[in-house]
Amino acid sequence: MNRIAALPQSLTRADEAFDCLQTAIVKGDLAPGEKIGEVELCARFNLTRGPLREALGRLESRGLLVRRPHAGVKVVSVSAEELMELYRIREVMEGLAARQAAERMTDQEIADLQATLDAHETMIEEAHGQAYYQAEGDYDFHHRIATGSRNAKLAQMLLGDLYYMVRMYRYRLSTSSGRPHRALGEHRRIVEAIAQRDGELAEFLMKRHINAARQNIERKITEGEISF
Amino acid sequence: MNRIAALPQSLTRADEAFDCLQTAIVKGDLAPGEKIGEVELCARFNLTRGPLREALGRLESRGLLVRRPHAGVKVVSVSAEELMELYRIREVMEGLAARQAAERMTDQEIADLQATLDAHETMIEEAHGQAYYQAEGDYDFHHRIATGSRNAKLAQMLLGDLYYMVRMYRYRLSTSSGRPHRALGEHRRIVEAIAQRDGELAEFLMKRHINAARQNIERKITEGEISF
DNA sequence: CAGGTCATTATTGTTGACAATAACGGTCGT
DNA sequence: ACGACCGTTATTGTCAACAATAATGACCTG
Repeated sequence: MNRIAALPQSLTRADEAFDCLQTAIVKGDLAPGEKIGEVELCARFNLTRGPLREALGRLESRGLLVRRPHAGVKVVSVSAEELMELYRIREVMEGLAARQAAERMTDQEIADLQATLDAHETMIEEAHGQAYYQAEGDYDFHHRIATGSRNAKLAQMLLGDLYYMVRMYRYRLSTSSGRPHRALGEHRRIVEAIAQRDGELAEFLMKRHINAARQNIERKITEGEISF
Repeated sequence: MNRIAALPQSLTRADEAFDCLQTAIVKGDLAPGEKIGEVELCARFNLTRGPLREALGRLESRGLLVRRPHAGVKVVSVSAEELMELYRIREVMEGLAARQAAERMTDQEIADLQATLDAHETMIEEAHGQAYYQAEGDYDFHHRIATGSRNAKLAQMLLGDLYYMVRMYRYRLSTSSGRPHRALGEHRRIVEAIAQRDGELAEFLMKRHINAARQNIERKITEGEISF
């Protein structure tokens, strides 16, 4: 009986390398613009150049790395304007995700989503200004909406492409003081719309939510609270 | 004087392999679902397994290939429903592209765009039912809008991810008899809105245009004109 | 002294061979 | 005869050495 047993543990080295590199880039261990050599990376992650190169190719294809032939690779550095553009893309794509989620999520999934919001609320109260939990909670929320859309490609593009680039800046972009509570309220209203199976409303609210987040960051940039 | 001279010709073998594989998949030379061995691919494109594997990784990361460890790679096969989902993503993303294009394209670019529409019109008249030119012209049109949005990531996602998957089916999806003319008319109205710098209208028209294309395909599928 | 040219050198790109894993076919047992 | 188990085999994953290219520094020249 060869049960589907499946996939969990058949990690190839290239996959490991890909994950390691990706998290390293997102967490900022590899600074944007930093020129990094292949051999140095090999030593750092204890693997050979073969799998590493494969992972590098994947990262480049996803836009987290830029690679000029014979000149090495460097972590992509996205300007403030480009970050704003990312949020504009998120706005329309997550709006679509919210609409489809309202139409397709199971009742159980919606209940779970509401439960996570409760958890986020307690996390925010306990955190008291520490924005870290809010960032994680926010990620969790949007992650569930994306998968709940039942649109495989949409989820892949959001989770696999956009979020990683946004998260690169989440780690140094502490959300402003009052924003976590406001964001949580916006999340609740979106889930409410989903629970009522009101796709149009869910889309509208999600777009406004992300637009608000974008404007929040834009304001901080113009106020010089953030360095690019 | 080392002019920026630049990029055109520094193609690495992995890049070649990537392009070859991609076009082969899009043109249907590699049938969806077909299980293909690495060595066979090497012989087919005259290269070694190193660069090939690198290209394979990139293709997998873009969703054109699926690869199970130690089990080989196979071309992704997208169902009718998934194709519809792709069009829903296109709808919102290209809507955004059209809006930003209306705000950001130069007058010269708009003039060029109008000129290409004229060229498409003559092509359609000359083609007389041959849908091939329409498909190419349509691709050209959407390509220009995407780049005209001045949103690098948006253009990358549209041109690098979505279009290739859609084009996989363009080659066997001949557009219906009257559709080319209708599509051209829709294109003209979109460009008109862009020329008037009316972003909202351009977005609305583009979304409606893609929605119409989606419904057109959906109808053909339900009518059984198409095999999946 | 400044600018350019050339050789050096380090890094990347590529290749072929080696090892590990999973699929496949045959055999055995029930 | 059907099902499960096991050995074989082919394919994939990995590795280390080779070759080619571009960046770096010194040297020469105007």
